[in-house]
Order: sequence, then C-alpha cells, then structure tokens
Amino acid sequence: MKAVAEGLAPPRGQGRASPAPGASPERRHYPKYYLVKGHLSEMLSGLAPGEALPPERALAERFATSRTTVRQALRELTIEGHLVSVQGSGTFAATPKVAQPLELTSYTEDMRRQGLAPRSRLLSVGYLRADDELARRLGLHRGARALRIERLRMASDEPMAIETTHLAAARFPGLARRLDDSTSLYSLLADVYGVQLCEAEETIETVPAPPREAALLETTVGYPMLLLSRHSRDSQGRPIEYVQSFYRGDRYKFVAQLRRPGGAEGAQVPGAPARRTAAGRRPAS
Amino acid sequence: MKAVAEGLAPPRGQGRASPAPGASPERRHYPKYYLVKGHLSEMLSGLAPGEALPPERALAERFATSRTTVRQALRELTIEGHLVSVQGSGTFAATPKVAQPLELTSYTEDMRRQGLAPRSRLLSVGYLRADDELARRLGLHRGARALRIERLRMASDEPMAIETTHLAAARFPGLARRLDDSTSLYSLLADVYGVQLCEAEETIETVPAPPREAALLETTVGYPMLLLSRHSRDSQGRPIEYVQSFYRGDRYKFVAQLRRPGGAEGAQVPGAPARRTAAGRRPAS
DNA sequence: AGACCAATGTGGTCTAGACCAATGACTCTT
DNA sequence: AAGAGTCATTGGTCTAGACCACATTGGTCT
Repeated sequence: MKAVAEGLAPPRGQGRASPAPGASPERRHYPKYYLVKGHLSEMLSGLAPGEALPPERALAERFATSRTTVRQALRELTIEGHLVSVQGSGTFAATPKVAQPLELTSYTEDMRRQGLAPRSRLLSVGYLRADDELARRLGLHRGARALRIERLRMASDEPMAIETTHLAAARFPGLARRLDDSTSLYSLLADVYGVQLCEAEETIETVPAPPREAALLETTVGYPMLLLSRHSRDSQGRPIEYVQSFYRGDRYKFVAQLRRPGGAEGAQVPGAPARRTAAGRRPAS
Repeated sequence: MKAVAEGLAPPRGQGRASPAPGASPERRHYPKYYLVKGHLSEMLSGLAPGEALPPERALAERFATSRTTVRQALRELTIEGHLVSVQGSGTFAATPKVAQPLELTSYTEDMRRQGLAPRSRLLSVGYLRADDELARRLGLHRGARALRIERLRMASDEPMAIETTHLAAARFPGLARRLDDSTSLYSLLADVYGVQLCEAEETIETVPAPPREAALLETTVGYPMLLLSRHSRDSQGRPIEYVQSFYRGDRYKFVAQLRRPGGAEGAQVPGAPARRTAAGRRPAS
C-alpha cells in the first residue's frame, strides 16, 4: 500500500506554466487527490472499524487543498470499502468486504450454508410483455407474458443485493401468489413445478449505482456496483430464468471455484480465504 | 431508462430555502447530473460508434448547468462503456463491452479459442521477498524469494489487462530467463517444470484505477476496474501461483459457466469462505 | 511538397464557496 | 423526567471559473 506516501509539497504543479525541459519524461504524474488519498489511507490504518476521521473541511485545511479534492480521495477509499460516510454524522473506518460465492444455488441455501441469516423482502411481483431481448433469453416469442420478481436480499439485516428475476409466465401458473418474503424461489420451482436448474451462464460487470438501487441498498448514487446477470437452464437445456442482481461494490466481492479438465480430484482444501489484505494488496511500486 | 426526462428548468433549487409543503414526500429525488445523463443517453442513442458528442462546454450551456455536472454525467456513461473521451480531441460513442470467460486456462489459449489475436508485453520480471501475505498464499515461509511477473495483456492491439503473477522462485529455477513477450507461462510450467494447474479460487471485485494501471490500460485514474485475483493449485493441491489482474471495467465483463451438483456433474463443493459480517459495522459513536 | 510551428479547441484537474439535507446534542417546555 | 423544538455540525450537490496537457488545424518557412 505504500508507494503513495511521500513527495507532495515540492512540485505543486498548479501555477506552473513552463514544464522545464529538465523534468524527467518518465516521471509518473500523480494527481493531487491521489496523494491525499495516500495520507488518508495512512491515517485510516491506525483506526479501528467504526472510528471516525476528521471532518472533510478540517482535512481540506490540513492538506492545504480544497474540499472537492479531499472528497475525491474519500470517495475512492469508500469505493474500496475502507470507509463509510454518513451524512450529518461523519466518516468512519469500515469493515472488510464480504465474499459472495458464485454458485448455482439459491440465495437462501447459500446464506444458510455460510451461517448467515438470509432474509428477503419482496419488493414487487408483476407481469410484463417480453421485448425481443427478454423473449430471446426465455425462449418465448415477443409479447409473451413474463413474470417479474424483484427482491431485496439481506444478510443479517444488512441489505446486500437487489435481484430481479424473469420467468415465462405460462410455464409457472400461480407462482406469483405463492411468493412471499420467506419462500425460496428455487424450492418452489423444484417442489411445485418440478423444475431443476442445472446450468447457468453468469456475467459480471461493474455499473454505476442508479438512484433507486442506491437508495434501497443504502449506498450512494453513482458508486460502482457489481451487476451479476444469470441465465439458467433446466436439465433439458431449456432456458428458465433470467436474473439481474445489483451488489454493492464496496461491500461485496465474488468468489468462484475453478477446475481444469485435466487434473486429479484433489481434496478441496477447506482454505479460509477471502480475507482482505489490509496491507499491500497493491502489487505496485 | 426513461423516467429521467423532463422537469429541469423550473425549480433551480439553488437559492431556495423554504421546501414548499406541497412537495410530495415520496417523490424520488434525482440528482441534477442524473437528468443530464438521461438527456445525453438519448443523444447518444442516435450516434454510431465513433461519432462525436458536442464539447463539454457546449453541453453545459445547452443544459443550463455547470461543466462539472455535465462531466459527472459523462463520467458515468463512460464507465458504462457507452462513451470514450479523448483529451484534446473530444467525446465519442463507444463500442460495447467485451466478454472475458472465467476459466482456468491460459490467456493465450483463451483468446485463440475466441479467434482473437492474443499478445502480451512483458512489463517486468523480478524477484522479491515474500511478506506474510504472499508467503501464506504460495505456501512459503516469510522472506522466501518469489518471482514476480508483470504482463500487459492485449487482444487485437487493444490493451486488455495487467496481470501480475507471483510464483515460488525455488520451485521454478531459470523461469525468469525463459519468459518473453510471446511465451505462454502455463505452457512453460507444464512442459519445462511438469506442473499442471488443476484448481483455482478466483475473486472478483471492483477497485478504482490506480495511476500506473490506468496509464498502461489507457484509461482514467479512479475509474472502476475489475480486479480478478486468482489463486491456483496443482494436482496435489499445492499452491502454485497467485495472480492479480486489472481489467478495464468499461471495456470488459466476465462470463462464468455454472453447473449444479444435481444435474450431471459432481463438482462444486463450496469452499466455505464464511467471513462473518461482524454485524455492527455502524459507527459506535 | 514537406516539415515545422503557433494558435486554438478539447478534455483533465483543481479551487473557493454557496446551499441542501441529515444528524445529534442541547435547551426549553410540559 | 420526558418530550418537542432549535441549532450548530457534518456530509452531499452544484456552481463558476482558473489553469493544465494534449490534439488538431492551419499557416509559414524551407
């Protein structure tokens, strides 16, 4: 995590005009906010989770910069999961990111297995007409009715993700009425409709948080989130569900287990990974 | 994406003090930049990849706002991969994101299979002493020598990722000298040292781009990137490599194929990452 | 023609400060 | 005491404008 610390004062770089031909050409240019970030990161390393940083205005003065610049540094530290800021209250050291396994199992099963208390809130259930995109994904024709289920996922009372599921309405009659806050969708599909999800393709990307999702997940508009799109099929390879889930990028990361065709099946090493290295996960220099 | 369009001019909202009790309380509050983003998004939909948007200053004037606000909107659209901006030149409509498969195969193999032209540039090769963190990951003791390989991955001349690999130096004598821009590391490990990578744990998270990585990947400092950390083991379950790769979040997304135990395959025992959330991350205050 | 160079226009960084919105401690009333 | 209201403080949004670094353009000189 070093590599950021020193060398701030001399080349203020602000009012300078002539680049002075002696300047080393390969010398990397660090934005000012990045130096501030380094200092803040250092201050932060001495704080226990929950402890507060000085107010932004005080930091701006201490680092002889504007509040805007301090805020840019704070923003990145927040995105990295090292900080949480609360309007009207202050900025505090955060706890590390939580790992979310990438597996084709239901959220409820996942959480239970990890010893967390899974909870869901049904935000909305409704029908819509499939556009070309959705029709293709669900193997329908355009305009067919699709069921749309929107749920807020929580783990131990902390909002975790917003999950929007799409299913072919015709294939699961009465499903909408069977849903509530505590029922596992996958259990319903299996027990009531006899559908077993066997394979899926997931894509993961980062997107900025839209206002609605940000509010529900108690985060900030525009902060990067992890958008996970899952497209699952049953044992005959027929497409069943299409799901989009927004996860807070500052709170979660995904973990996948990979296996290469060639190898012998070595015993799964229970390794307790996923820890976030407080010190130096930046390889740099 | 609708829902963002109208209603910008009337309540300038700047000099206002009294919130006018008639205001609906549950009305979602959209930041101004988000409305601008909606407008830009609309303009953008009429543009072919490569076509230019008006300059920022013109946009600021057109939307009766400041350049800062316009830039925040542009920033998000860039992060979403809809725009690219080039200093000194302009802002242009972009091409869609590229998918990167999550598989335990070498980069070279991956790209070939997709019909792309894989290229690498060896940025640096060197030895370092393992700190506690790295020692744990590679199964060494602290202070042991480790080989560090930094490569820039490209696909069809576009920079794609920066990959930093760590290996136990003692286990792969002479490896450093065998590397060049065009050799597959995994081939070397297999052919020269007889090591086959069989399983791996990958974690995926978003991080803001550090200056060095941003420069090498030709993107912007602070933009969200996908950080993929891979920890691989050989057929006996011994840890072999630890890799960190930075991908441009605005250009790439990851794709994983999942399979459920019940289906056909008997894979996937969950590694049990656990990581309790420590419940009270709230500031104690 | 071709090479060079200066001017202009573009996005990138930073400043200083206004106002908004939520918090939380304090005071006053009941 | 308990409750209600007030107010200073904190983070959140936005403005207007300065200056920088880079690209492009068009003119000038060779």
